[in-house]
Order: sequence, then C-alpha cells, then structure tokens
Amino acid sequence: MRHWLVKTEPDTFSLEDLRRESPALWDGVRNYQARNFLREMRCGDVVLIQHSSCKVPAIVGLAVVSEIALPDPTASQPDHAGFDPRHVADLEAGKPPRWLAPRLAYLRPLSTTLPLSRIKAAPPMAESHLVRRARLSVMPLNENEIACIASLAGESLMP
DNA sequence: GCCAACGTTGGC
DNA sequence: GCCAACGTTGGC
Repeated sequence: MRHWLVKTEPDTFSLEDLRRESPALWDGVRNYQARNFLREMRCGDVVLIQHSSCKVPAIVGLAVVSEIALPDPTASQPDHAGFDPRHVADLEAGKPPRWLAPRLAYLRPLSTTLPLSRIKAAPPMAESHLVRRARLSVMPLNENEIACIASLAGESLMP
C-alpha cells in the first residue's frame, strides 16, 4: 500500500466536496508526470489531500483510491477547459487514454490541518517531490516522508 | 495580484 | 530536435 499526495483548489473542489460526493472522480490532471503517477495508483492506496491556491495551503485530510486509471471524461468534453482532441483520438483508435482519473473515496480529515510551510521546512522532506518539483499536482510519498508528515500531524496516516 | 518555476508549443 | 515565446501553477 502506497501513499500519495494530491493538490486541489478548495474553491473548485475541497475536501468537504469530496466528503459529500465520495467516491469522486479525481479528474482534470493535465500533466504527464502527474498522469504517470495516477497510472501507478492502486486500490487501497492512501491519498493525502492538499488544499492549494488558498489562504493557508495545507494537507487537510485523507482519501483512499477506490478505482484506478479511468479515462478522464472531461478530456472528451469540447466545452470543458480540459478538453483534449488527442485524448479523443486515442480512444477512437483503441489506444490507452491519454488522460486518466482515479476515483477517490473520502476517509477523514486531519485532526488539525498541516500547513505546507511546516512540511516543507522539515529536513526529511528536503528531497521530496513536494519540495523539489514545483507545480506537480500528484506525487508519491516514500516511507520517510510519510513518517515525517505523520509526526508533524501528530496522528497516523494509515487507513 | 505578483512572479518564479517550469511545462508546452511551434517555427526553424 | 533545438529553443524562444508563451501559458499555467501555486506559494507568497
């Protein structure tokens, strides 16, 4: 079982939205590195939900992967900002979809939200994707990073 | 709202 | 296939 971190803008889709709509399709990812990570997700993996582009960017709660590697339907909708004709062409050609979405089931909030500033300042995070790869919206966390974040959060990150 | 980081596009 | 121009992300 792996741990992942995903970013979402709470004005668009917050942890509370996920709670209400759980399980929800995690759509709209349009970055190849992030897509490749989505492809590696497996059912039962734990996903840390991070609010971004908001007052206090922070990890706010946990979800669990409930379905994997579904074609992202928003990439097939011409009226959608994430529309990509190459995605439609892939599907029509019987090729694997270019853009993927897992389905995530709400698990629980953190007892206290954990600001990104605290996470980034922790020495074990120095080599993490979170610190080193600006703008990446889906990333795996290794054992050290999970332990570090759990310690900062003061609670378990297990399902 | 600014702007650095950095991914994508397209001319050559 | 290089790389300059351009667009987007996201912390601050």
